[in-house]
Amino acid sequence: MPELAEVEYFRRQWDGGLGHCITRVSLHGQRRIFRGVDLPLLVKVLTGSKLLRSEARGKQMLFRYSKSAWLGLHLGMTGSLRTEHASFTPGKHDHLVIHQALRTLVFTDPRQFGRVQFHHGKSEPEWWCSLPPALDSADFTITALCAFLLRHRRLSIKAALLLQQGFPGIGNWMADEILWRAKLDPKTPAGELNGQIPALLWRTIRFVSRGAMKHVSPSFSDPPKSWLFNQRWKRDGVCPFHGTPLKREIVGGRTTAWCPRCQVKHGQRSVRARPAKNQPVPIATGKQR
DNA sequence: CATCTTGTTACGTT
DNA sequence: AAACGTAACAAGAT
Repeated sequence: MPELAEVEYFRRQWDGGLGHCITRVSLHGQRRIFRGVDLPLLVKVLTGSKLLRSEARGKQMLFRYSKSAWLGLHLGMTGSLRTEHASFTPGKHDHLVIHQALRTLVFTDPRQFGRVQFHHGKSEPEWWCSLPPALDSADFTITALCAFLLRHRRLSIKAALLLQQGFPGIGNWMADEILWRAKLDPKTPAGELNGQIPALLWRTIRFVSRGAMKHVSPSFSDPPKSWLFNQRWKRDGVCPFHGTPLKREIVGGRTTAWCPRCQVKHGQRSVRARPAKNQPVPIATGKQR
């Protein structure tokens, strides 16, 4: 489920526990969620420590505790965070359960593609420091985008957008939303995007990222009706602009939905008929916030 | 019963 | 040496 904005939503679900001590930690330690974790150390240090703050970067989350404890969480495909009452009893897939006096913080993940990491040290764990620049940061530049596209020039742009090293937080629905708004065929090799296209792609990434954070993060609401998001899961989904049935195909290893009329390869763009005069054109301008 | 899934990663190939 | 394509991971929904 979770991409950029959903991860941010789930991070906030533990906010009620900020400033409060952990009285007990219960976990399903043999699950793959905990691969590589020093469990005895996690339990020993976390118990009695206080949750101080948390942050999300792309799909990664980091929770800072007193006693030099750091908890890294990744939600995988089906992970989620929530808060339960103090007397909550963990269920089958509640792999990490952090008890406080007034509430219980729960990490659930049925498929266990997610991950828990634990770090005991004065400063942030190394893996956190070496994460790529956030999409809304000053370091995510058109130049950096071009360099990344060049490095992966033989990959389809759809597959490239899913690489977290270049686009932290983008997942399957965001990638499709971006390509639809930028009018790019998902199968276009990344290396064929040139001229004004990288700048357009950059603006669209910013627009979709900010839009997702604005619409989804506060309450897990869906984006506006005008977004491809609302069509792409439907069997008979259509382009929000002119109702053309969407195409569905595996691209870059993932199910991809796109509008065959709007989204064409760069080289074919000039040959295609233009949209009717009164049709709105969904180009992100980057001026929105 | 078969097929699908909003994510990564190990592994073999190019 | 990098980049690339694919199977695998696990469980629930349709």
